[in-house]
Amino acid sequence: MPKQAAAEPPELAGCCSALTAEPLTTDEAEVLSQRFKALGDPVRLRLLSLIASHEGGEACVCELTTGFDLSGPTISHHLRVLREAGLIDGQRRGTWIYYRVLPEALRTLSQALRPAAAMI
Amino acid sequence: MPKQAAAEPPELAGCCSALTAEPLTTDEAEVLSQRFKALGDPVRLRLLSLIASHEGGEACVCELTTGFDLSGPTISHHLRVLREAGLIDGQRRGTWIYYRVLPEALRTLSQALRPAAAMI
DNA sequence: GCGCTGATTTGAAGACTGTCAAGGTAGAAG
DNA sequence: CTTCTACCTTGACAGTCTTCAAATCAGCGC
Repeated sequence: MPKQAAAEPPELAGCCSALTAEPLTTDEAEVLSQRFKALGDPVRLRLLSLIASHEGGEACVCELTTGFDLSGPTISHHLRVLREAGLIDGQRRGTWIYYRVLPEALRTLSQALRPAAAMI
Repeated sequence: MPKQAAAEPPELAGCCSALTAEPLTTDEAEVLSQRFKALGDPVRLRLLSLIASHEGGEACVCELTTGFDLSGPTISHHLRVLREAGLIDGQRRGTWIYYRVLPEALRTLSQALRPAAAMI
């Protein structure tokens, strides 16, 4: 795993309630918006999608850099943002570092956006 | 409805597939990331939550500005970002402007983040 | 018409973000 | 130990975003 000083995945505040059911608290909004912000870049979304849909649920960085017209450091930067948002996790195996998505985090976001039953 | 030049809600590219099932195309990532970026700010998330959870499914701007330590123009700016992302819609009734969420847009995002069945 | 209230637009300042080149680390192989 | 590959970090720059004050627009009532 990369060295990387701080960057614990943030707590899942109020994990299961929908955004649409009742107003978010300031703290909940802070945590959720940090994750949505991480998804708010097309490169990061594609990276996440590539990792999630890759065979075995994980992908090596070398498999991610191809397919982007971006430098290695830039891909590395985006992976770090996804990691610090608690959306993915990296593991070193030999020379390569493999990333996988943390499904629980995706589920939390998906749930938060689920429209309230009364609204449909 | 506010004047506002361009800003049609963007097309729902590939509306129902999950991010985790197969890699996003560049275009899909562009559309989705624009919406996630709009959610990537705690103020906007709270605004969306306030509107969605408000009685009747809609809220007047005057009801939104209270509860934030922000100027009117700033709230207006965030509402515009949400509107241009296709997440909310505004309607003028007399002196007041009422905003409501577009549930379809939320559903699209929620679906995109739904973890693949095989992953759980 | 004039003024008042609610909401947006404009313009500007400061903070933040995406990107790359250059340099640094970690493990494997000679 | 030296070198090579894979990946990360640092430093810097251009572009974008958040915020506010000031000005503007839209409707209502006098």
